[in-house]
Amino acid sequence: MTAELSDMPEFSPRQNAVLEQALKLLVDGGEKALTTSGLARAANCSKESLYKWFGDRDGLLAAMIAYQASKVRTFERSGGRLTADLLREHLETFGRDLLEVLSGEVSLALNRLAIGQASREGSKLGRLLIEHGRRQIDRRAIGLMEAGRRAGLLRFPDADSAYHTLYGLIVSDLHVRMLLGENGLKDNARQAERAVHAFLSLHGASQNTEGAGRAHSDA
Amino acid sequence: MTAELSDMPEFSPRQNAVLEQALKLLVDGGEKALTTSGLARAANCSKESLYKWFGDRDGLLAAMIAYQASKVRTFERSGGRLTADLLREHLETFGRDLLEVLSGEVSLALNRLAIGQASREGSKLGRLLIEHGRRQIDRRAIGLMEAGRRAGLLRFPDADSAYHTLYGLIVSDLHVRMLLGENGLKDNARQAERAVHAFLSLHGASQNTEGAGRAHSDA
DNA sequence: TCCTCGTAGTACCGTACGGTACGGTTCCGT
DNA sequence: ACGGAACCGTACCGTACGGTACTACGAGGA
Repeated sequence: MTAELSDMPEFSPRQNAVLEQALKLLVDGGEKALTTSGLARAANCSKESLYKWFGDRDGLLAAMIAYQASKVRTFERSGGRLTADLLREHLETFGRDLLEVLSGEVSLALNRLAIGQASREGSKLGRLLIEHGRRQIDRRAIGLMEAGRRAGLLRFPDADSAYHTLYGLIVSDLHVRMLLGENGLKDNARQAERAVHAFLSLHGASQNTEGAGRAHSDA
Repeated sequence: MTAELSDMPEFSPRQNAVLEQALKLLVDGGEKALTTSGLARAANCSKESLYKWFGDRDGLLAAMIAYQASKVRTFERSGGRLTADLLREHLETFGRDLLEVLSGEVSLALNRLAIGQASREGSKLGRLLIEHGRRQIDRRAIGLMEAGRRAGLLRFPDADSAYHTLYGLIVSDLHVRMLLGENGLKDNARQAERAVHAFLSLHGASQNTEGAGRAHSDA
């Protein structure tokens, strides 16, 4: 685990403060507002220091992604025994957290930034964002999947595929819509409940809770 | 129906050719490659004509979206009687078409463009893209939903919600990943089959095909 | 005290873009 | 044949950005 963390270069406190300002500028005004001059002015540093620390503008953007990823820490599943209700609760918590993260302003701004850069061939920002930003939450979900299967609560042939099913049920096209500027949901928890209900109808081991065709009966 | 089409300004053949070139430039080199000078050079027109026709650069981008939307035409469901197999086939065809559209280069480029502009407050591109690009395919899917319900083949309390469920099952996080630069699926048809299978397990009226908890058994 | 290192602040350069202006040309109606 | 509208090609302007160079200044060490 420490080996994984060592491959991302850590920055000095001063540099972290500068990166924090950079994220703030990006969130407030979009990519166009994030200029080297503007960042130097806002962070009370010199452009020369920026180029010394981060190489060039792309290096700065990559550093911002790495820095933001280093801030997001997700909790591992507690090691206790897993019941059906506990699994459902963990899944719903995961769904709420996922929606919360995806609708966060910093996340949206960084995704917009990476997507805007994605057309360029040599851009590694998209890859970086997927690797750093998603790996944590993906591992947490897949861990949950396999724990559920080991406990006899879930049935699926492929944990990865099952996770993508859960992801789609939770997020649907919401992420893209928010990236395009639409507002998020009013109630993330409700969406998470619906998604987990459907997911358990598909992959839950016990169908005795409700009929499979009666999903969303509470709507 | 004609009233809906009349609100989008149609362009002359010459202007359509220019917009086609603009899309080509955008797909090839991203937003940065789409400059007024470059477009004028590539399309053998003058910058003055561009500004006369489209007002300013944002008008050009909006015109590109409208033009592309005018090219995409989706088929309505044929009026014949709906059986379970026919519904499944229509749903799978919809899924394949949806994946095909979303993974298209022009679609990805326009989405990247609109997302890049989405941070600016006054940008209507995201709204435009959702309205023009999605309305057609959304209507087709929701029509399919309600036809299925009328035929007693589907059960759901809310067609819109059911459609979003189907959408999530089909697309999952694929759209965002492709926007970030990842490659699409190898087999869209297989993904559509899986998604429709799961969707019918959730909302299909006849659960006798297979047990609800045994989805994806063929994987 | 003096030297060195790191950094802030600023001035500067080359480039590229959006947008405008203008001369020359083609095409159409009369 | 004439006149005007539309349009192409190009030159031009103001601006703003990425990146570099240079000076000033404060901290720490010999």
